[in-house]
Amino acid sequence: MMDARTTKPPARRRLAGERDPERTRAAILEAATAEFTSKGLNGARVDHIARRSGVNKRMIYYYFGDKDGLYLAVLEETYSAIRHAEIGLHLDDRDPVDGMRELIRFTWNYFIAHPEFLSLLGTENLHQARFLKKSEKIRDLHSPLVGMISSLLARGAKQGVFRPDVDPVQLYISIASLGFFYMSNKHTLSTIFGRDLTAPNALATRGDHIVDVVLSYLRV
Amino acid sequence: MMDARTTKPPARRRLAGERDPERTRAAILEAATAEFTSKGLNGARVDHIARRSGVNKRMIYYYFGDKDGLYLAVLEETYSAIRHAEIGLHLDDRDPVDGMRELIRFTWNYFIAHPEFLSLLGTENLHQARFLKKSEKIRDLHSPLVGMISSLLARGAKQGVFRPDVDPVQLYISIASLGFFYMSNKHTLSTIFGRDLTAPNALATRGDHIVDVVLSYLRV
Amino acid sequence: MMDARTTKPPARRRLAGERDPERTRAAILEAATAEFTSKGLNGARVDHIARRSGVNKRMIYYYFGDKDGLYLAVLEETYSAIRHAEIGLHLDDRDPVDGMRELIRFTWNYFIAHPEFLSLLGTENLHQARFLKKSEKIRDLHSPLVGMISSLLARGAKQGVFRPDVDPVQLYISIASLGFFYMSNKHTLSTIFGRDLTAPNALATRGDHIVDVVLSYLRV
Amino acid sequence: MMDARTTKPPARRRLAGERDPERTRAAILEAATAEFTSKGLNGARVDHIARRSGVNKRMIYYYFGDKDGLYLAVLEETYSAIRHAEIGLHLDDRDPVDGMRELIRFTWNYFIAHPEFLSLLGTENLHQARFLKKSEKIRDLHSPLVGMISSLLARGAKQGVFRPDVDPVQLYISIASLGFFYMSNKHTLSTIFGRDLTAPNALATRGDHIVDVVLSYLRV
DNA sequence: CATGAATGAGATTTCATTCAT
DNA sequence: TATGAATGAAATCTCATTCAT
Repeated sequence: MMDARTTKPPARRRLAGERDPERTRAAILEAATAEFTSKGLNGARVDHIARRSGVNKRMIYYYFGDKDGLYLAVLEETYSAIRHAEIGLHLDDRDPVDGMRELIRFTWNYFIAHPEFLSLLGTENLHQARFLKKSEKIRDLHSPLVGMISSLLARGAKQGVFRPDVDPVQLYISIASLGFFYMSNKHTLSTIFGRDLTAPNALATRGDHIVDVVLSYLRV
Repeated sequence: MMDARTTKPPARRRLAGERDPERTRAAILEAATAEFTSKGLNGARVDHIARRSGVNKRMIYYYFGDKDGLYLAVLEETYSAIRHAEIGLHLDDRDPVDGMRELIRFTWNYFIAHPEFLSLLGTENLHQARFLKKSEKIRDLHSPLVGMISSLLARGAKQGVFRPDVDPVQLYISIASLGFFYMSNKHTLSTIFGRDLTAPNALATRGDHIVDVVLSYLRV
Repeated sequence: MMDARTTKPPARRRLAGERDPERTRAAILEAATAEFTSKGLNGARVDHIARRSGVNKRMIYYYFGDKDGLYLAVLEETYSAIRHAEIGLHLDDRDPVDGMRELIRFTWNYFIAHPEFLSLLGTENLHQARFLKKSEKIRDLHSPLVGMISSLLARGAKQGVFRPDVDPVQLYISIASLGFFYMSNKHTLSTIFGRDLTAPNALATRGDHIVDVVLSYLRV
Repeated sequence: MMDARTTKPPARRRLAGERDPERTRAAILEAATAEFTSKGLNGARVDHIARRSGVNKRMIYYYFGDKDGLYLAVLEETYSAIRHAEIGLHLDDRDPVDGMRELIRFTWNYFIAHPEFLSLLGTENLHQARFLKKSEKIRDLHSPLVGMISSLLARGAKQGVFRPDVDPVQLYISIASLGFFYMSNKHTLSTIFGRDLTAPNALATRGDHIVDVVLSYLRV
């Protein structure tokens, strides 16, 4: 006779506090990501994170040591997420121009969908990349985009559609720049220009513009 | 009868604490700018600012009301400074391409020379432009660059050297983007790429690249 | 039929966690003794003791009730150990002077070999002997040294080698004092005198001195 | 005309909180000495110290940095006090035996009157003299007693009343030992011997005994 | 205007102990 | 017996702000 206890229950939903360490850890991390994103490192409150995650505050220290440790874990997870998403891009068999367009759009869309990445990057730079430097985990996560860009540039140059001698790192930075600044500074820019830069069609327009700028630069 | 107090003494150097209101105020603002730049709003310490400025802490409250008031004053002064610098640019009688090049280089050089502007912009966006929105003073300070860009674009289009139908706001944002992201994220970028992006020739290379990107986009 | 469980397996080495109550208890006590010795009652951490002993924290509560109960057990074991060692001394048929010398050296050597006893004594006095007073077990463990001293004093006085009318309790306290203070305060004394008082020959010199002081006092 | 405000008011009693920094500092130090004496470093509570001293808790951090800093200040003051008391002893023109008796009684009486010194010494040794080693102030405060003992020993030896070749440091330690152990361990000793060792005549008896032991050792 | 001590609210962190399995 | 996650109370420390002079 089958006993229900012998097989693991199929992903039953549990509440935090119900002795599911993975879930507890994940709940903390999720709440912490939101808190650090919206308040920065110094503005974030451990108490808020505990409340938001529905977890006993003590658990934060149990799993992450201290506030800095929690911030580092958030940073690592956030970096890890973008790196994994980047790895999903396969541009090897694409036409260089199409591939580059795809890469630019991917970056832009990622920034739109992941404000936490932008905010944490800002926070990290305010702190002079103190945590990034400390994290072996992140330093090992090199972005594959630079390699993809190099490859596209080489193929495009060979086909005569891209100018030769483009520095892939400069280009990578420029592609990121054009989206980052817009999204990261959306509040000040929207205020100063008196219009909502995050309206759907404003985002679409900006995306087209970025592609246009980058491809104009690359084209021979 | 002449009273010594009625005429201002001729620029004698005074120490803080010597009852020179203007000097005290300026000392506070200078120290506060440095503190908010390096620590953000939440990380900044009123005590540090007092110590750094050599001024009694109470004076900060006397002159600026509270910490937020001080931050707002710093923000206003910083915005005011860049707007004044921008006004110094005279491109009306310049060749459109040269004028554009000048404008791009001005922006890039300003970012290099004024990290406090970049940092405060980041801080302000973290706080959803709360202070910027509150400040009539800043909202009145529209950047003249958008107007200059419009004018250059119009003249360039007329001369057939620039493509028509370029949105000056998009372009303004892009010009700023390409410098802002690089300087603002110099710590994380330098860490990840394993090289010092702020070395003099790295900065020069980046400046050339930015000019190249923008002018490539504009050229017909 | 023989059941494996009825006879104890012949001293096979087990790991903690393998359901050997005696071993678990002993491991906890050993780790706790080290912890209380080096940190005192308030400085000791239940978590450290669990980790040091390789035993689950819950077991500490299972076996000893609470932290205080564990401390009491450590205190009792430590007192028990010195009492048992003292009982091993047989001075009845010794020449009084030799016997006294033996007793003094025994005490001194015990203090050298058992810093946990000295430290716990200090801790216990900081707490006004609260635990000692609570422990019937310890109060029943009278030191046999006082009796031995009495006997030696009586025989020595009779033989005319010791002064009469020496209070054995005062003498016992003095013998302990001369060693206790030196070993117990070795860190401050070594620091202040700028030399290592626990070097082997320093210890030997101190031992000779203590014997000399006590016997000088006793001799007629 | 004399204005009352021009002359400093003659030592009017003020309550803590009345803006008398010296008094505030002293009140904290006094309460902290009592707290650390009765509870040790780890058992002491900053909150208790604040309450006992009638001072806002924040002031403790204002004046002493942190709990460790406060403990260090207490330790320094306590050491400073005994050193100053020792300096008050003038034995140069005394008969060696009388001088030695005086020195022994001084030490004994100091220990009776200053339980805080004994307790802090115990606490400090539990912490391996960590704070003592850190304090330049204390390390510079060498006890003058060793010098006084040397001098008395030399004169006594010359006069033929003391044995020659006595190590003044060993003797100093022994004099301290005989009183320290008794007072420091009064709770355990009283419990074990079932009598109050701190009754006035018990103290007097112990004092006589200590003098007897030390002088017996010294006499030729 | 200027000073430095004082304050209270709240932040992070610690710790003995208990719970669910 | 044994485990490791969870808890709540309380500890240390921080910080913007105000008070008395």
